[in-house]
Amino acid sequence: MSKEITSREADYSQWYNDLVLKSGLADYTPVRGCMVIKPYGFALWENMRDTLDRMFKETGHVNAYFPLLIPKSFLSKEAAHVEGFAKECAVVTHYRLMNDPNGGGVIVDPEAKLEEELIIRPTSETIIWHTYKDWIQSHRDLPLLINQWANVMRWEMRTRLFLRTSEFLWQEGHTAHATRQEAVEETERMLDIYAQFAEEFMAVPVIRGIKTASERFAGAEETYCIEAMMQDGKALQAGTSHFLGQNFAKAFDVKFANKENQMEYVWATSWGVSTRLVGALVMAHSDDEGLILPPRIAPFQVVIVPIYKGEEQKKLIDEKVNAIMKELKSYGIRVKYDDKDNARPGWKFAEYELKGVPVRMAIGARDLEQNVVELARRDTREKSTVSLDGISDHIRQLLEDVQQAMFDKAQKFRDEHITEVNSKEEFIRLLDEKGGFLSAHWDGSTETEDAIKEATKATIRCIPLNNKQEEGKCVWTGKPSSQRVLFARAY
RNA sequence: CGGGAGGUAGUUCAGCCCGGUAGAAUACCUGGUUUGGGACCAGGGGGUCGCAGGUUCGAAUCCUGUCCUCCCGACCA
Repeated sequence: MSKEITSREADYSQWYNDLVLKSGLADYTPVRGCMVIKPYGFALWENMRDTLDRMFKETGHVNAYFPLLIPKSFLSKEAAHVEGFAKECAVVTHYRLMNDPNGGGVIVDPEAKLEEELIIRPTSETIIWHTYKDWIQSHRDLPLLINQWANVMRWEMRTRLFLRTSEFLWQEGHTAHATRQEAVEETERMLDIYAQFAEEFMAVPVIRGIKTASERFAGAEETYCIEAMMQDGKALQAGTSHFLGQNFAKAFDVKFANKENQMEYVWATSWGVSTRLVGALVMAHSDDEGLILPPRIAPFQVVIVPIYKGEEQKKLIDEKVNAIMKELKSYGIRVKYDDKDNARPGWKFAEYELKGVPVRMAIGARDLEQNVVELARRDTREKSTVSLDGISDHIRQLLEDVQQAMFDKAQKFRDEHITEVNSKEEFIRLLDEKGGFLSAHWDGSTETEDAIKEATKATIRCIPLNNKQEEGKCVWTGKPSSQRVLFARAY
């Protein structure tokens, strides 16, 4: 069949590409690094987006929208920020096309050159802080808790569907606070929300931590992150939350009058997750048969496949299925009845396994006689025959079991792939043999971090929050260290 | 952005070396038989061979350029 998927063992990268393309999540386009997110992939993203959006609103945030295009001059206002993004910005230089006088289609009209070039946003700190200057005068205007759902563009050299695309969808929260402490609290609060979302909805366990200076967001004082572990033992940053200090307030001159009527610069945070989460989800759970989606964000939680001979049987099954569907929907369960006649049951089974639907229900004439259905769960591929009495409660419980089992399995894998190492030799050996996170002492210097990266391609993923303090010696240089940090090769 | 590989029907691919009427499987359409793990029979439609130049009487095939994809590297979240 054309829907063969490369096995993980044969070629992990190709397995991932096959999965994304053949399960209908996304497709390539004529533009390098840009993808079409297909309806099934978008439905998945919508469920993630809607859940996060609700969590943001529950914590007092509101949505707004800032423009796609940013005046070039804005980018140069915060030194570290420019440095971080300058190399990957797309620039708008003209505003008009014209017919080529020499024939051959349209060309850029040389007369239509912009006086000030515009940047397609790689992130929106600059345009937002420019705007905040006008919105903030007094401590009474704070905190300002705004989020936006948007697309951004970063001119990536090497792209991969969902994991690293030039254009991607994300949310970026940008908040302003009266005190350092409040801003730090906000940064940590949003990191917790990301972690909670990843674990409770995506069933992906994550480690909360702080980035080292070299991995920090350009313009941040501190970058917090959640790090996840993929099935090939590579780490993936799933979300970041930045404490921006007063860097942007100073760059864009955003001050407020405090209660003593003294002018102070405001304190800032920004935080984001992107469509990269879809890639994380795929790589964390799926198998060689296809996607495995966690029930809480799967576009369909249950698919029902009828098995019948002749119209009479079909009619009886339809009646029963309609009653089941009505009840399932009243429980808030997303259910699809696939009764199209151009594919046989076996084909449908394979198709919905490829698409990762958590629970499949097969129902035939034989089942009707016995008042049962066959349920198959995608994560373990176990089948069971279940009475139709109380079927909705049974399915509701099954979906919760699947959600929990997926998390437990991923967590077990992750925990088994955190290894304490104490010597350079062990570090190098385990990185190749086992992969995963290596928990090792580090002397705290960027030079050592760079040297390790140069030699092994592993980077410091994070310094875990609430990290145990213990005396030790740097795994690379032998210099004194007060705590272990997590190293890994990463996406 | 450097090195390598690839792009031919919706999809997977053959044809290219050695230029001469564009093929297979599968998918799709019609009709029929089927339906508990990717059904079968009969008939049918579908491709400016990624794009642009060049060589030639003639280019999917040879040459040049360019775009997209994959792998490796550099860069990057």
